[in-house]
Amino acid sequence: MGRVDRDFFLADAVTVAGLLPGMEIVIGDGEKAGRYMITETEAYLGVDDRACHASSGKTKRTEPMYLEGGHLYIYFVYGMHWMLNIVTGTADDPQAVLIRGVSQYSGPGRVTKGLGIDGTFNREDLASSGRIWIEDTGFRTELITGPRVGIDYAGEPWISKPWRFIIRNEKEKK
DNA sequence: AGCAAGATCGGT
DNA sequence: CCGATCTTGCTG
Repeated sequence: MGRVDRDFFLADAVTVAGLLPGMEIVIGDGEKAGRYMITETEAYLGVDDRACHASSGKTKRTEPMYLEGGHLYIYFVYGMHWMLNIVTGTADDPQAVLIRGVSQYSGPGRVTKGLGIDGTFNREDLASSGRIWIEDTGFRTELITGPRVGIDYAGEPWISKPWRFIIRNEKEKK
């Protein structure tokens, strides 16, 4: 209960992605300060996972994924959307969990827009940051799993891995 | 230096 | 289904 510490993020991405739904992202200060319950996540499992950016090696963009679990990996896609990812596992083991939805916002691009998250949050540490962290309120509910979205380029078997996790009640949302 | 594609979204 | 919009990473 309460603020989640470093240990939680040291597990692998699939484990963390399955535990995050129901927990809350807390924005400490600023215009968007508040609590947002996570409703949807996806796991990206490291160098072997062709859908994971780290599968093509360490680059300037993917470098934050090589930090210790608990740091944020933020990147910009399609010329307009910031993606919010939480790094998991130990240092130099590039895995991450994409936050695809919170209670008020569905879709990874809308989440960052809604919470005011941009490139300035890249590499932020959820275990020590004063402006963003995760809290476990004890809420637990049934999850729906399914294949990840928008990764057709990855090919099998990655394309079929059931590494998307959604709170059941949120399924009908788009 | 140039180019193709992207962990998306909203409108048609 | 298509266009917006721009960074990244690969090719040459």
